[in-house]
Amino acid sequence: MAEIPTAAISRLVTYLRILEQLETQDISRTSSSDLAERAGVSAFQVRKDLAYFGRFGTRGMGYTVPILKRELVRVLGLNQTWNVVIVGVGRLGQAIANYPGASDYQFQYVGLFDVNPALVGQQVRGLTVRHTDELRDFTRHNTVDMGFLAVPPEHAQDAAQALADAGVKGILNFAPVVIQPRTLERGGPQEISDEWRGLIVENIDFLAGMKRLAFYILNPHLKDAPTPEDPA
Amino acid sequence: MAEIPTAAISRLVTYLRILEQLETQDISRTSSSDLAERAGVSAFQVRKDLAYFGRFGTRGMGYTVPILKRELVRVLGLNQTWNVVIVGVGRLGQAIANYPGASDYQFQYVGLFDVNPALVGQQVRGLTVRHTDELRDFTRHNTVDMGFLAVPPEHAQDAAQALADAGVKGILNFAPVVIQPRTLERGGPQEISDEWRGLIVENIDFLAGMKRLAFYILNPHLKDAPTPEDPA
DNA sequence: TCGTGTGAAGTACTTCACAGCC
DNA sequence: GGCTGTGAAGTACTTCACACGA
Repeated sequence: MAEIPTAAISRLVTYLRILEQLETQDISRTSSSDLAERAGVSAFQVRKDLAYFGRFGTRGMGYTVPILKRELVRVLGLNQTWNVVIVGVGRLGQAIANYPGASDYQFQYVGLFDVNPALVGQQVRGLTVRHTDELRDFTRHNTVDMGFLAVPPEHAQDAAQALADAGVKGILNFAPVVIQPRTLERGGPQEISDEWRGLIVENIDFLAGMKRLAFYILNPHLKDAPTPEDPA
Repeated sequence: MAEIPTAAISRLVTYLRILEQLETQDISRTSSSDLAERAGVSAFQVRKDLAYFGRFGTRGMGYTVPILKRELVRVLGLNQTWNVVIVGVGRLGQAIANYPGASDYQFQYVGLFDVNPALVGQQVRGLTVRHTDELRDFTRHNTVDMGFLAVPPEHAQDAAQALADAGVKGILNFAPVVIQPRTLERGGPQEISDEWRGLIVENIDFLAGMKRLAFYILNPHLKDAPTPEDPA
């Protein structure tokens, strides 16, 4: 189904980050093997990943940092504004809201929501925290592209439904829960509810990360090589 | 190289979480198709993932929740204590330290480290924050299995090196940086430095997650199906 | 009969080798 | 000469179909 591997997209994000770093160091040229080393993958992989989206280099020369950076920004859709709401403004939600780097690519936090009365009305990062019940109404008057979900696990599904109802196009879910699209079962096979159609969910689960880490510490041979070889 | 897919391990963690949830609901039996639906994967996948590690079910009956849970806990290495230090005790580090659920499986935070003088000496979650320079000495007197890295990106590589020098077996890296093992190049091909040999690095990168989300919102057809079908 | 466990088939991803162009 | 771009080969993962045991 996926003509471009999901893993390739993750790597593209890494290449972009490396290019930004090179730019701050006033390095204007790079190559697939240089990028490969910095990203911890093979040079073949770098060239193949880039080839999914175009031809950005010059044979015999390599890549020009600002050009490749510009192209990756375009490919990833980071040359446009993304309006974001955060649902759940506890410690994690606030850490996310204040984490530097989000605004580098026009990710703008436009609304913060929580059910905790102690938080509603407070100022966080220049925004007033609103009650989650106001989310739907808020999106009628404001453009919202994506929602970050940082509520406790037991409220994650309901909060995700609220975001879907509010019409966001994507959810970045930090809760250790599998978000389920609502299904309608009128007789026939299960059909996904309208508000979920085409909605993208991406998960960031650090509890899962620590459990994977535990597993791989005990079974290091099962971990794919950390830094694959470059070609001869 | 990997005889067990990395993705399978992530799914096992998800199955385990589902089993815990079933247990709290006093549901004592399940099946590959039930788990599949809750995890958002196919029932084939569930059976194959479990088969990598053993035969935990009963033909014609399915799985017994507490038994399968116990087996997954054992497989993932969660029936032992894991002593964790956190390097970087800013907003993100504190959110991690206080996130509920880590202690469910004997993950114990034994030390917190930062370079910020305003934080050193403070109490966070019952622990006194120490200066990162003390990390090496700390591990001489205390068992430390893994380190969580929540420092700003520009300090991530150095902090990772400090964790490696301190002898941790794994690093959970929250910084948007590719951690590089130190290499010695005495004449021959690059060789990985001793302290990095066998050290596992797992990344949790939420900035990357938001960029991937942006990409998939613009290119939804490239996202692998959210909830694959069950078998007939 | 039902649902697991598993070799075999199919698909997706990665690695390779080299043609092509600077 | 050097490094990119890319079809082809190889490998890894997923899906399938059915044998097996309760």
